[in-house]
Amino acid sequence: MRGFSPCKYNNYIPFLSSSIIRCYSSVKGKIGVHINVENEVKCLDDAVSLFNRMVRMNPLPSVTLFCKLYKIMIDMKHYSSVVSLFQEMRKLRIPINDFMLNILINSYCLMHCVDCAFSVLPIYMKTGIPLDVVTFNTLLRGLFAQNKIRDAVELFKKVVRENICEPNQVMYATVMNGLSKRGHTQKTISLLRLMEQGNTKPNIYSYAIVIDALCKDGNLDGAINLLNEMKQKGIPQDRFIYGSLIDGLCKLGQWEKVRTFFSEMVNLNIYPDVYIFTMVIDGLCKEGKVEAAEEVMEHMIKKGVEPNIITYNVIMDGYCLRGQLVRARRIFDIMIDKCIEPDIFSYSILINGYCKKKKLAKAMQLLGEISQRGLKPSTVTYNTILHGLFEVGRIGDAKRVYAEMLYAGPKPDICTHSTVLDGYFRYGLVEEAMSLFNKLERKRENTNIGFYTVVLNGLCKNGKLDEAHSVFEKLSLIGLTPDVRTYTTMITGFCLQGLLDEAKRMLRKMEDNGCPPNNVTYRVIVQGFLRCSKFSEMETFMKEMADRGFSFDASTAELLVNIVRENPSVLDIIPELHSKNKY
DNA sequence: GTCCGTCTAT
Repeated sequence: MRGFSPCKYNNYIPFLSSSIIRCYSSVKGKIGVHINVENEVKCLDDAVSLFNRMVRMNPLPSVTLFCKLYKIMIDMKHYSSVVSLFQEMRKLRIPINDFMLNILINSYCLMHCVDCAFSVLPIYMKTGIPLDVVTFNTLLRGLFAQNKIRDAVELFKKVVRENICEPNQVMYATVMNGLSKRGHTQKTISLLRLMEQGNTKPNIYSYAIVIDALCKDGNLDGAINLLNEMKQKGIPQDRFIYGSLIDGLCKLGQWEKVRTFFSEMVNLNIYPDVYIFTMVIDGLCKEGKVEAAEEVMEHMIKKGVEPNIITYNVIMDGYCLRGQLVRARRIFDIMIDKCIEPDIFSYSILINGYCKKKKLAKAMQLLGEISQRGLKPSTVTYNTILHGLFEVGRIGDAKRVYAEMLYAGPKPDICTHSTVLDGYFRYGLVEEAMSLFNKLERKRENTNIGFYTVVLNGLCKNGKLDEAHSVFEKLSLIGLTPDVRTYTTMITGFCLQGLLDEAKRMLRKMEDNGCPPNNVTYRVIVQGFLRCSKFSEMETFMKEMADRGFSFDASTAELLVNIVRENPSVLDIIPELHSKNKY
């Protein structure tokens, strides 16, 4: 099952000839067995025992009934059990059909094993069952789920180009959704336009996907234009479309427009559901308007829409953001009173709240409670608590929690690694940091520029400028582009060592590389020149800074005032400061 | 009986 490279997926495609599709012979299940699968199967054990009963029946139940059983198992997320039962069926030589193979492929895809899914294709060939559009849609979704975007797009193009099957609206939607969820909004829009020209016209799903992508990008104008386009074409709207729009508007704080679309929706007899209310509540919470959010919650209850776990989590997070942990905790308890079991999000949100208030004892206590509730801490839970522990300097606890995570917890992600490295560096544990860093590099762990910026910052702050410099030089080799933070980190490092020429060179370099310095960069460089009493050069940067509309923060201003006290000659440049920077 | 779209945490 292993070792299917992208080109090997293509090895299966020659099988996909029309002859195979034509020589399909239908495998009809036998009629006469009445089993209400939905009522009988409540858990995995039920499913397996029903299966065992079914295979012993004479005559055998229909293939449809087996399919129903598998579908219910998939809904319960027992994907690997579907695979086992399927294999059992094959051993018993029980007939299968196209639906069942598609279900099998879907199980593998949902297990994030798209290679195994492709390895089902030979069964189609052997049995003469045709591959259909659903097969490809499922495979495409599986590829996207494992971030194999190029393979997915290649497969899609091949299917279309070689007329392997007629792409339907679901296929377009699958590809569009896969692309849009990974940031390719433009390509998603192109596909919508492509659909308009072809036989498969865009439907409500096509528009929903593009509108959502635009809303997530903050391009509400674009989204609203598409909404109008739908109206012109007579494609009806639904709560998904309005959900995306309202969420986008809430996130931009455009409350007037939220109201407009809310009434527009209701006028179309589309009634807001728990999703839409929760999005509004979340938007209000993120703006600090938790009281208003609670009012919306009361309103939805009056309208007969019950808040769900996410609604409560969002309000808890709202109180946490304002530092009102007692209130957040009260929501948590209310939720339990209402028999809504807290999930791992609830815990992560509360733990984050306590960490922000530096109440690590409370946070640690909650971490302990998670398993008592039969839940498992997520990567985010660990990242949050690790960050909190390092923040208050509880290094020993941080190390213990990290070890626990490595031993029994979820897989650390790039954020975990960055947090731990940053913590080690911050407390001078350079050797431990570097050994972890080297280990991660050896394992070719997923990294990004933020991760490397943490390492560069750590090295600079610990006086290892040479090492930082060589890591920095390496970035382009591993295909990472420094961002404004990366450059600023390096500039800070140079300034700390008094290497002002190097700092200047880096400032020019970032500009040349199309990454203009920001407020922070200028503050750092001006402070660097200030500390070395290089006032005339400092003036150059201050001018540049003011021209770009940046200003000082309090600490730079304070530093400047102290310097002026000692060197009255600096006063010559103060008018510049007064006119442009308010200090 | 199989495949597509809206909400929460670092």
